[in-house]
Amino acid sequence: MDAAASRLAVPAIKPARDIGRRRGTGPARIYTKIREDILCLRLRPGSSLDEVGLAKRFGFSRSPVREALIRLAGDGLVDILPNRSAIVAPFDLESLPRYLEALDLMQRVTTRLAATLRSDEDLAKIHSAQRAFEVAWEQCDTIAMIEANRAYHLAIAEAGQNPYFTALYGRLLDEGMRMLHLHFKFRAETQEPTPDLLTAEHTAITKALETSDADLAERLAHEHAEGFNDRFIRFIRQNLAADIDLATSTKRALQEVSRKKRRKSANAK
Amino acid sequence: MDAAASRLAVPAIKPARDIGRRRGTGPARIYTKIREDILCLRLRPGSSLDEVGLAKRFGFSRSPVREALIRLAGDGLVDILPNRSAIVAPFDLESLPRYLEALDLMQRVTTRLAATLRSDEDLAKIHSAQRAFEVAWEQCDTIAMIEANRAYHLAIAEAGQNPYFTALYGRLLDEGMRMLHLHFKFRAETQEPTPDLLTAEHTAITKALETSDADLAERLAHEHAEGFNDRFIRFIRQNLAADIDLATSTKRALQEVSRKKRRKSANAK
DNA sequence: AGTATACATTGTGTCGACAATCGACCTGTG
DNA sequence: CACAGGTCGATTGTCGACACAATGTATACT
Repeated sequence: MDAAASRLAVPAIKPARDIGRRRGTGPARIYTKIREDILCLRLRPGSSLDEVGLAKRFGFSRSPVREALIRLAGDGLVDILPNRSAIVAPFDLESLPRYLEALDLMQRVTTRLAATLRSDEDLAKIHSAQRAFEVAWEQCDTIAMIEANRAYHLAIAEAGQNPYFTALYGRLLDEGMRMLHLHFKFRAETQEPTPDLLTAEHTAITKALETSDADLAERLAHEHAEGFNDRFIRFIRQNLAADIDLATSTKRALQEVSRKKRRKSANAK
Repeated sequence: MDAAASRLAVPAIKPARDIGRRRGTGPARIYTKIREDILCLRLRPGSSLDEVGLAKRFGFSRSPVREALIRLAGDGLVDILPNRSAIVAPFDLESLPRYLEALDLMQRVTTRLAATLRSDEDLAKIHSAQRAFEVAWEQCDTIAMIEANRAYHLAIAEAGQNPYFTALYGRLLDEGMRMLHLHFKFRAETQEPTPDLLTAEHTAITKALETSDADLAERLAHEHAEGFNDRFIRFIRQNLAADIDLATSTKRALQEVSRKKRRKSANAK
């Protein structure tokens, strides 16, 4: 069933085998495509990634597909089960608090660095990314919003100039894209309007970057992360009953979230 | 030669059918071995990693070797040049400040988390790792010291329970192992005694973890990182003129690859 | 009826071979 | 003598095929 669905989802792009394909581009294209499918939840967590099926679908042999899967496994987006099918990495709600913890810190540090190190060129990129987000928001195009959000924050991280932080932050943003897709999927069903809080927060962060106010930028980034945190936690709570898969390991995750909050506020004092 | 040796080394757990090599273990062993060689500088930064050569050396086909190389590239330890040899990732002195920045932050956060979350079991592991480091120091076994240092800090990070932080910190520690090997190689030549500062700092950190003093642990971790920072910067200063290879960037690495090739073909003739 | 064994199916792990590609070398020309 | 172009060799990128492991199924036995 999964295989059928994925085949339907992808409309058999190019039957062209002969020309137009340069030599090294196969694995990269396969990697990119599968990655997109995973991040947009077109490939659902836990679904199996059959090497021969993917090979047929992309018109390649198994070798390039295998390479792409190994790279995706390195990114944490795919779990390779020995002697069995690879699967899309499942959400682990147990580790959700750890995720939010990491996202918060990385967002703070990358934004802070960007505030002090950003060039005017960086600023231009950040601005255009922010505008793209606003356009997507006005058009209520949630998918574009999610991608624009990722691009916006990644542009900030790159302005921060630290490749180690940018790499981890990028991975976290990827993971966040999957969560947001999950989020908005349910939200679309309830016809709830999307709040414009995000746009306002983005504007504030951008302004702090413009004025090179590192402390302010970091604080805003922190609040932004906490906003994502709260929204997602509330979303999980609301859908606890609706989705059994989510409920299995959520209780403990929620407990730890609140425990962490207490710790934080204790530190603040 | 290597193949024969490995066959002899494996004491036939399953003498059932084939040689004592189980099915999925090839890439993992190759990956581990090459990784060790890179971290210990037995494979020098910039040196070329020939697939067929490695395949012969490990007694495998190119496929497992290729898989190992892709994984190593994902770890940032290998650069795969399209249509050309893969090379051991060169040191980029330009990004050294970024590295130290990242190491400092990750060391602080992992140690802080460990101070609050560590279990008694974690503490036992940390203790034994620290003892291993002290033994290595008493025996002046720098190689063991470097590995023990990595194990010690990684044990702390794992006690911190955040896999995202642990993953990045692990990568940074890997990179640090290469630097330390470089460091001690020169130090050994000058017969300089190794200071016992590191041992003292480790002791202090461990004590802070025992008493769950998060603030103290973080501060000590920060000072520890700064110590590494200062020592390495001083070392670089001293040896900037002595070793040109330190300045290698990818361009120079490529030159070295071709130089090696010439040597090879010369040897063949 | 329940359990254990044998079998078939599916998909991966590994291999050897072929072709494309890039750098190195050689040659001819200004 | 320097430089441009062509050729050669070496190494990777890709492929199809085969063997092995694991899962699911049918069958026989207690």
